[in-house]
Amino acid sequence: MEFIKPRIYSGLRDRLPEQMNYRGLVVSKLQALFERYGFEPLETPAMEFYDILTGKYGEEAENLIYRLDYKDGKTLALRYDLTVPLSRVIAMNSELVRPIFKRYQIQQVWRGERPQRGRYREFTQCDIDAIGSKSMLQDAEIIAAIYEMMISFGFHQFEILINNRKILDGMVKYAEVGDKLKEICRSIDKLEKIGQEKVRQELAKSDISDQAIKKIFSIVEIEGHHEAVLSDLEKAIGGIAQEGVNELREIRSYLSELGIDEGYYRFDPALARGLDYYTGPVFEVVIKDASIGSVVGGGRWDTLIGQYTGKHIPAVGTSFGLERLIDSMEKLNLLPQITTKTQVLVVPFNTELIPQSLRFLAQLRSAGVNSEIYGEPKSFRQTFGYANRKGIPLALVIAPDELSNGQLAIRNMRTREQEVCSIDCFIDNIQAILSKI
RNA sequence: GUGGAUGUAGCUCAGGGGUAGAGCGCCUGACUGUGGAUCAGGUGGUCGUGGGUUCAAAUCCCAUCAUCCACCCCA
Repeated sequence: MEFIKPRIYSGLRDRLPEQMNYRGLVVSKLQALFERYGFEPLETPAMEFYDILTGKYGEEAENLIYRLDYKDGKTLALRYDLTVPLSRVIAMNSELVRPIFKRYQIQQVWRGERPQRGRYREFTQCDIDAIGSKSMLQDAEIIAAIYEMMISFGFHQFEILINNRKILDGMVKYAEVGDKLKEICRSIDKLEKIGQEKVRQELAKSDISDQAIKKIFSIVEIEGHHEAVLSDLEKAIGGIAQEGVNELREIRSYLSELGIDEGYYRFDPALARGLDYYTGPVFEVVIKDASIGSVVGGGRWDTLIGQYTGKHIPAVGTSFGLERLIDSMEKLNLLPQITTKTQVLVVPFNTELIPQSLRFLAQLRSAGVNSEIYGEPKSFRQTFGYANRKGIPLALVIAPDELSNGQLAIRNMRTREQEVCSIDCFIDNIQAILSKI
């Protein structure tokens, strides 16, 4: 018999039970948070028509789209993100926007990149977006949700970086290199990573004059407290980027009303973001010491929906990278210990006592206590070892001596304390102990 | 897509042309009425896959796949 070697495409992975447990935990927490903010669920198909996705992300990103040519002559593609499919949904169902539509979506996306840790060819995005409002209130709410999510997962060493495409546009106009926006963004985005000298070299390589580089740096290197950054920006390029600065200022005031700790966000004029469809505020979360790239990214995308219908519908949203979130939590030891759902292990002292043990087991289960039986009693070492490894908190020992007195032994696996109680009330006893654990 | 490193037991890794190794885990016993310790014994591997060189390949060569790292980009 000829075997086919079991294998899996590079960058894809199976999600085994342990992993699924963590994912389930994180996803349900995210879902609850999204719903607390008024977002409603949506799913879209994994495949879209190829031309629905093209012309939205930018040339480089577009090269990473998995394209599928099917025999019926249709050209399809695996979705690259959840934002573009959403914009297609809105273009087809504009009645959803009355006057705003807030949706969340947790689904896989595919990108043909070379995989690394925290970078997969299939990964899960958890998106929230608010459609139909150009108010900065929506942007602030998105940032607030990001903040709350990071805190509630136990992250402390993180920063939400915020900038505005309108400020970048202004900067480019100011430096008088209007046609080089993308090259400039790509270089300055790396400022923190590779340092200013290398960024200078890169810019020079892109045929940007020394004078222009100087101007760019005078903007990009602005730093300090929130209001100081904004007023410095205003002084430098207020004339051409006033709107961008005003928007950030408005966001800041909303964030403070929403009670967001201002130590966790920062206005960073060097933040660029790669995707073409952003038009206004952009944001990104970087976890310090996790070295895993950005975990959350987003921004305002006011013109995307209009590309399908010509109807201008503004929108803003963000995307959480589920795998990166979990990888970072694992690295920083923030994942909760996932223990078994079993509450009681029924332990027959010997095989003769199995029938009787089964009756106790059935009683436990009908009382709503999650219970299992260790079926082949050999040694207590083995039996208790099993309970211990699995994290089962209680053992109900059915043994001859106690039984002859009409009693059962309940052992607390953590404290190693064991008590006997009468058969009539062992369920009450167990439930009492469980409620205290 | 470009460059580099790695692939040996369930896990972490050593070995470097001539019988496949350690630690941890797991199983068993000391301990037939009580688990995380200790001690003793045991289980476990086509050395990623395919081909080549050789009397002989886990070892050398080529290819391939996978993982990691940097670039690129991003979640």
